[in-house]
Amino acid sequence: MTDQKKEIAELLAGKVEALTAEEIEGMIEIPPESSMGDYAFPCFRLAKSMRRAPNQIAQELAEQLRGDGHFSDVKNVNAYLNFFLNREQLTASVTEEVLKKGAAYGGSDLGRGRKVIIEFSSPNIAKPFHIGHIRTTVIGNSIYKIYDFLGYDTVRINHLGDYGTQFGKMIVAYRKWGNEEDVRREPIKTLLSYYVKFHEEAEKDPSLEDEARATFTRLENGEREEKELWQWFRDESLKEFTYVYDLLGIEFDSYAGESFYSDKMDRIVGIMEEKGLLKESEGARIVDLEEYGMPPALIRKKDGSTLYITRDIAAAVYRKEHYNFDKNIYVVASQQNLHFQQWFKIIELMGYDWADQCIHVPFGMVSLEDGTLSTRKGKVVFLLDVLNNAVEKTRQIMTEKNGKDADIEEISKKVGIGAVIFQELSNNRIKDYVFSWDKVLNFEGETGPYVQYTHARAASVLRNAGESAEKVMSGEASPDMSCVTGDTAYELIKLIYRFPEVVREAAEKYEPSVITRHIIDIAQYFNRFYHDEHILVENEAEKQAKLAVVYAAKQTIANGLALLGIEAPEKM
RNA sequence: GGGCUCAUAGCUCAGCUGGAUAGAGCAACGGCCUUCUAAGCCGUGUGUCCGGGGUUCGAAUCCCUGUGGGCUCGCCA
Repeated sequence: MTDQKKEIAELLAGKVEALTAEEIEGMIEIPPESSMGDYAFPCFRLAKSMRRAPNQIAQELAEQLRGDGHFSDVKNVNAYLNFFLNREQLTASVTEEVLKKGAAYGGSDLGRGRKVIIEFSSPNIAKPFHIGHIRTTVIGNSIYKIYDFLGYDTVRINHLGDYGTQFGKMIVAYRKWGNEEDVRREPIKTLLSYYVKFHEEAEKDPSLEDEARATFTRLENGEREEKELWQWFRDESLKEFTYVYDLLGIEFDSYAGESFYSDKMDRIVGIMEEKGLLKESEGARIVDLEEYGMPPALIRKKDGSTLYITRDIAAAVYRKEHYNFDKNIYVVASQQNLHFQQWFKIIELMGYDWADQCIHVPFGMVSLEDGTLSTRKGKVVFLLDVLNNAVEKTRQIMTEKNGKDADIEEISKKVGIGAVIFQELSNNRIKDYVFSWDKVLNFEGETGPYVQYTHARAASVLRNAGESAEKVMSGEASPDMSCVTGDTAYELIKLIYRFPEVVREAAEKYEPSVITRHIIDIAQYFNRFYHDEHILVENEAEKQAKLAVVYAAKQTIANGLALLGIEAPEKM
């Protein structure tokens, strides 16, 4: 499939001396109305070097390019040079390309031989998985899918929050008020209740905090009793997390969490000492970052134990040595912007030239209608409840519409969970939002179910077409694409054509919503096409040509959904 | 107070590496199921693009400044 933008740029570069083909390519845009053309080039910037009015330049270029056979037409509107592609050719090459590549359409080997680490999800052990965790989990998974699709060698890391003072608190609470049976029966809920109780009691008796810190230090020193308790909490929690990940269809390559680095910290602190980065302050060891406009970073507490930032630095060094990454991505809330800026700077100061390969991908906050989420206060919405409700709602809708269907369970799961994921990935990740049941359970308009429904609809047409569709999909028939003439079909084809570019943009920006938006557009144009034109017509040639378009749309939607981590059901 | 970040239609948001009349969805109202899935399609309208300067042939987009919200600023993660 030829790159139309590049082709236009190269042709223009031959006529225009002031700009290179690459510069021109960057300036090519899509006209606001498709009736104005498929691509446009504004000529304002040529006015100076060519010493003529931009309108005149556009007119001259249009005349020169019109006759050379590359385009069905080239026109100028004032200073804009508008290109009309050969519709039949583009339609044929797009449908052919999708047919040839199938589930791989939109992907590439752009990243071959390059390693990308994506750290995401990273829940805290012994705390429930709530809607506050969904963002990193789902955004991270999608970024993984996108990079994988572009041929990168990927490593998914779940940097479990399985260490730190909170475990000191948990252990103290368990010893004081805990009960083994309760924990076995309902691990996370029970452990959470201990955690909440700890904070209530600590308000009355602040010495509990010191006790918790001391207990964590014993854990960090490898004391047997503490370690056994910790291991038990961790195992039980992980079982519950795995259940949620299975529902979401998410896997990890590594669960090396914070505890994994507990024996790797001394070396890191040693390097910092050697480089003279550390200094004493109020009994703690810190890195002074004042000259970089940042507050100091605490590396070691006055009691000698380490902090979050120390572990992140140790983890990054380990990952560089162990994986030799080209990119090390962290999908972590924007609340932690400063934290990442600080430690990226510290590894640079430590002399690691790969500091700029570490990338923080931040996202905005989720809050509830009545304020912020708080695990300690028990103010949470559990992700599991959200998923279950969405699946249940789908089941209801399906029962109303289709009566009993053998696949109802499976499809409700795909659609309900897909709805939640899609919702999460439909806006720019940096935006804060307020969780709303109405919104996640809305299945109309720009939603996951809408896109999945469109996919199922296309699948249904292909099924109904029987042999004609099989011939098209197997490549046995090579449809005459001049039979597809409508404007809507052509708009749809152009969107499908642009899909690979959209995938690359999503990767560059670490922004899955770019894909979400694009497949909504594809679904909208498909539905218009479906409505405006009868597909399964008598005329076999026209039918096959239209089926090729249907197939291309269906496959592209499926590929887009897959990149979001959402399944595309054949029936709904 | 310092830093980061967000502000576009009644609501939720796209557009932001400058380009042609600023777009969707939801909500409201009206129309379309004897024909390929109505979770759909079509129509009706709303904008001081937060305010003020500046750069430019051209600014929602870039720069400066102000306002309002969110996050964050040493012993949590």
